[in-house]
Amino acid sequence: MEERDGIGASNSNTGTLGKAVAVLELVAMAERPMRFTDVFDRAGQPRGTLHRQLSHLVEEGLLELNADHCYEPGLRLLKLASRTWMRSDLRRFAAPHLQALHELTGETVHLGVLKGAEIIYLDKVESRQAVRMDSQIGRASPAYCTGIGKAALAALPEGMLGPLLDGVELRRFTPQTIADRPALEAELAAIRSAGHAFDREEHEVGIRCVAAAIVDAGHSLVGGISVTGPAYRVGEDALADWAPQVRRAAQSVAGELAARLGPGGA
Amino acid sequence: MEERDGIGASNSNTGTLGKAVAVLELVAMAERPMRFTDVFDRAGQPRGTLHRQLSHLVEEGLLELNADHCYEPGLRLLKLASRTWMRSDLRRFAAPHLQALHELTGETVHLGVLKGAEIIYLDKVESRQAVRMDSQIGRASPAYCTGIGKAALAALPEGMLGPLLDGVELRRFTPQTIADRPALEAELAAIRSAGHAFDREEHEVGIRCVAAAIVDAGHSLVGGISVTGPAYRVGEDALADWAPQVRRAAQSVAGELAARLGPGGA
DNA sequence: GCCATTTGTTCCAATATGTGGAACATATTT
DNA sequence: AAATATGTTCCACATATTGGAACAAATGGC
Repeated sequence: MEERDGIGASNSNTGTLGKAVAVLELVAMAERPMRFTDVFDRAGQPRGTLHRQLSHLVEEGLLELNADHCYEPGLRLLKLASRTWMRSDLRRFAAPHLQALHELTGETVHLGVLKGAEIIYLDKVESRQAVRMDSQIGRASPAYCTGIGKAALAALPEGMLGPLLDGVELRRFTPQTIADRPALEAELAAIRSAGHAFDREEHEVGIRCVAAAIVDAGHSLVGGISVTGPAYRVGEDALADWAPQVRRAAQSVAGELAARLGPGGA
Repeated sequence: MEERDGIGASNSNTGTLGKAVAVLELVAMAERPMRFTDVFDRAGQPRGTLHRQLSHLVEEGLLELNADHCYEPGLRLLKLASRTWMRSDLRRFAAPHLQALHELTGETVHLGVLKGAEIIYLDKVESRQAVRMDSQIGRASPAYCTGIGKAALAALPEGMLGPLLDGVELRRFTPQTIADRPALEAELAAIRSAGHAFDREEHEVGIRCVAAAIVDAGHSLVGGISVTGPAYRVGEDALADWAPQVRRAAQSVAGELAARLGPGGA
């Protein structure tokens, strides 16, 4: 078996499906619409092959080919994802707790889960903004520099944490970002003993949060809840005040999840 | 080439990818979590094959296999879909108009697009509810019994409408549902001449709406905007009053889309 | 408006990949 | 403990994917 350029080099045990979704992701995650050649340049795959893959993705509705020959993510993804979202037990159990935290603090409350080394946001409660699906939902952010992310990482068993971090480049987003490994590990240890994590403008300047992890029995699902606010309004002392409540909310959700899985499932 | 039972019988020209996403859809669209055998019963595919397909889908993060051996839609779908949503030109152009319609009417405003014979909801502006991603976004509803759906169908050229409707079973959701073909065609003709469509509790009892179609130049994208309200609060006369504004909003969006595609693209 | 060049699509032999039946594990029930 | 249902692995065979190259269509320069 040979190594390949471009996508699909790492995970080549999902066969043709893996290659196809690698192409899908390449197009969907791009900042701007891509024409055939743009994809070709990055996919590292022969023209004929790539062309067929794209055609199939389009025919399946996972991509769309618009009038100016640009591939864009397709509507079918939305349809599929809406089911993911609606059926998420974690989201359903957490919703009332998120709402309660929002009413307590008046600030934005997030629910996220750890997926690899990223946090994927599952839900959000917010006051100010008009009522609309927030671009945050479904969004992926690095775990090591977000509140929920750090709380989740700290909740991982040692054996999983190390390898996970090995694969991550600790990029600096702000002056506060913890961008070296020893410092991050110290931070995670502190979080472990405190039971909650702070984000001190580490991902975005002007944004602070306090978060606590939600862990299920077998560490098969690790996520968290956070209360987020603008630095000018939310001091670190305020975050510290909310920490116990956030922790309690996270624990409640974890408890409900456990109760659900215990008697009901395995 | 032989016909097969179960999924994949109709569209068998997307190769292995098509079969894989058929399995994905089967699992994602199911009402409840499915165990291996549940999928097996409906997929009409040999055990070995199905097992590998599911494994690959899980490994790619499109499905997840939880502790009690149930397959569920995976988080990666959310991540991919959030890009679909964020990057949708239609959504971006329409957003301010939706907001304006909401402020005018005080009722819920929807944006949807026609995908096959279904309307997929792309956005929603609503007052009452807490600010959260609404389960409606990404959701698919039959076109023939929703406001946006009928408006969109009426905007299709004859040549596309007929075949599309041929493939649809006109199921009755409420006593008001237009469940036979001639009546539906008469309704579409009426919508065509009026320029807007009403949903008179045809999909859900107690829910009414008025909608207008957004059509782009080559009919490559057809969708619509609607104002929806509970029947007890929103009479048909109120809907009729709003119709011109809804029509105007839809036309504005269509205009902006055309302006965007014209100079910029082809 | 014509030629050169880029961009996109189709074709086909070689072969890697998926297929599907059946045997093998593993859980669950009687 | 035996029987049944459920989930997983194996391997000869068929087929879908591969990828190079030829072809067509669109763009751009002159």
